Amino acid sequence: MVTKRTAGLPLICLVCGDDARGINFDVMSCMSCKTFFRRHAQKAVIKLECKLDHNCEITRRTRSACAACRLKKCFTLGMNQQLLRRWSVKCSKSKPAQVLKTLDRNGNYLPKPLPLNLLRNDHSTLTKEEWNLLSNIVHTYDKTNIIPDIKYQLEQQSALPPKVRSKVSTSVDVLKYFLSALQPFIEDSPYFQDLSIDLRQALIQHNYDTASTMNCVFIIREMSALDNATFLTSCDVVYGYDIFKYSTHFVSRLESNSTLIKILLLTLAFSTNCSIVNPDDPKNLRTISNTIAVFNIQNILVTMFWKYLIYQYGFIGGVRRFDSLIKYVLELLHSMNERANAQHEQMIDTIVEKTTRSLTIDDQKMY
Amino acid sequence: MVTKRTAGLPLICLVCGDDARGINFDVMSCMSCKTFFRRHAQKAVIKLECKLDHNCEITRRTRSACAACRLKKCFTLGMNQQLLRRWSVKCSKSKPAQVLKTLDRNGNYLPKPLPLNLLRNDHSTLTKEEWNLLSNIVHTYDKTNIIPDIKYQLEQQSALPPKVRSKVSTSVDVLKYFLSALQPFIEDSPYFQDLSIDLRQALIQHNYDTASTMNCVFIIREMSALDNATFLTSCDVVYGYDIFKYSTHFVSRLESNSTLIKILLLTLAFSTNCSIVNPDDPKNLRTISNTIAVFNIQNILVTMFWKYLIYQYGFIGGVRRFDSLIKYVLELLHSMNERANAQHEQMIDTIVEKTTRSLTIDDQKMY
DNA sequence: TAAAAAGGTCACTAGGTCAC
DNA sequence: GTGACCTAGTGACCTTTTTA
Ligand SMILES: [Zn+2]
Ligand SMILES: [Zn+2]
Ligand SMILES: [Zn+2]
Ligand SMILES: [Zn+2]
Repeated sequence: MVTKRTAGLPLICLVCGDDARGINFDVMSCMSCKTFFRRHAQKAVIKLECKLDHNCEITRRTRSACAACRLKKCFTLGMNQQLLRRWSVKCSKSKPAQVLKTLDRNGNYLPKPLPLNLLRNDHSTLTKEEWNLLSNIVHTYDKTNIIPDIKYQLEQQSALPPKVRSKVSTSVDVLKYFLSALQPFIEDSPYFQDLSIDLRQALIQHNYDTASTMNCVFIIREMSALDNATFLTSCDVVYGYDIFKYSTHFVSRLESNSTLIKILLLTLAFSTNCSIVNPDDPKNLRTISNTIAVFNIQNILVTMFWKYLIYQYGFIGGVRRFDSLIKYVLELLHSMNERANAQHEQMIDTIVEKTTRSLTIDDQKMY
Repeated sequence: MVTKRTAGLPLICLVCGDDARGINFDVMSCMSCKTFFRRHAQKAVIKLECKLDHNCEITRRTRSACAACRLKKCFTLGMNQQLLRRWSVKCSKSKPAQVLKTLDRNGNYLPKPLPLNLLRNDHSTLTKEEWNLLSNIVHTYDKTNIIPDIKYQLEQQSALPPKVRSKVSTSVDVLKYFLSALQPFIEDSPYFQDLSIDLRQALIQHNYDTASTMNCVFIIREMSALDNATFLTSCDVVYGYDIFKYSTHFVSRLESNSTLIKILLLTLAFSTNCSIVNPDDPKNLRTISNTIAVFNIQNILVTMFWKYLIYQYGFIGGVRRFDSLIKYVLELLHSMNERANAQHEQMIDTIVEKTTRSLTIDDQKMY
């Protein structure tokens, strides 16, 4: 017997607090928020600009006042765009005009936390600080999100005649671009800058491979990269002919709630033991493990993660999701280990080294 | 089958009598009154000052003569500011400059009734006296309204460093201020001063808790107090951690028409049986019940209340509103009883005692 | 095949505009 | 500042598709 998805969930819209009749686009929500999401999810945030500070409260009364913040809350709570029937259509024909970057690169929100008043009409156990943290993580990810860039570049390349293509950008460059995507997210994330330079470097060296690989799976899903010939070719060149099978396997099983993935990625980045692929320099491992600061951050992240899961899916549902997420990461780690690949390691090493160096430079600038 | 909001309502603007095309801001109104309200509702009455006696008649012809009285009539008829999309915006950033008090404290209207010529272009069954009564009640409430004061004070406190805050004003003080808000309204209200000193004291003792609690819910909604950290902290301290959930529940379900609430509050204050929370002194109960004066006042208020409801919402709509209002009060009473709280009782007792004493003193002064 | 969750429709109404 | 007119967003209700 399979429990219903709605079992144990209160019939209250997580977005605005109005009465809900069921789950829409993966989130318990009312009819109006359902319709709202359907209408605006595709239009890209570019059209919707908040006239205030991007933290309007969303309640039954105020929900129609700021479409930008409402849509943002929908996404943050895990509403899943891919459940729109039009999604597959529009996605394969992505238009450069759909670029979200213009908004996102107005980096004027960060580094200060962006609360996005999630606390209202609240029946969860998340504290205000935890909501802020969640909102901040999601915002940092989106701000540093390179999908629009990648899409644009891939399309530019596809437009070129095949022979010229490979010259413009090698396969390695394409993949390196994917693999570097996580770096600015980690660097701009809450807590990361508070750590000592040594710790930051150690965390990057220790966790970047795993976290970044997972991030690649996420990016591939979000932009339907497996539909793109240029991308597939690059993968074939670097990872071998059967990479498509593996990729499809992991992409299709990836957690659907993007917010959960973003939190998980950061949690992996602050982890002490998420890598079995690269034998680490034992010195670094010790550095991390012995540091109470990292331990505290892990605690904060995981606590928030759990509360969010239970808020969103109820206890049983939350436990299930957590369980399958952990299994997923372990399977990914296993697969990375099995398919260990020199070119991949090389790319990761380059990125890690570059990041480490830039951290050092940043650190020196401060004095 | 749900009846339309407009069903059974004549297409006549309740404000000026012009042709109406539908409901705007919760009130059947014409285009011009709709636009007028949108333009002026936010500007606060402070800017609009009547050059006459604050009782200009508002008709199709005269509506543009006195903006102050027109706006006042809009509000009195139940036009709902919260339906302005900008409302949530301005509300979250309340400015002390927005104080309405300056006008309201020009106590030169009262104690005489302020008619605000509501009788014109009238298709209702309310008599002239009933319109006067309604207008007078609303005016008395607004005159004694402490929201601007509270807002200002809470903002002052939030600006202070946390440690100083608690010294300036304890949680109990904040809440006591909320709970005392109703007292001047009742005392200045029509009919109250006409009663004997014993009756007045008995009514306060008997009904203050219920009426004042409901008034608090109203105030909380009107000033979005649940967004205010200082206020929330005070509530937590006195009422326990889960008060937020309860408050949200009651605030979100509260009748949206402020005028109805004001009438209801006064009706509760003149009630003989609105309390199940505090076991009352049987002597007082007897005093009230046996007095024909209170019974008459109840009758007058309830009759006016009903006629207003039917005028505003039609028969079916009026019955529904009345029904849900009664259910609301009963649920509030039930909840107050369930969550009986020593500190709350203490505060109410203090206020009631103080009021009773001041009534005695006022009474003695008169001789 | 029934429930769940997607899309579609249309009356309603808030906001903007421009002549006055 | 006012008000006739227009536009576009909203959400209650309905239909179609998917899923178990
Ligand atoms: Zn909603
Ligand atoms: Zn906003
Ligand atoms: Zn009118
Ligand atoms: Zn006037």
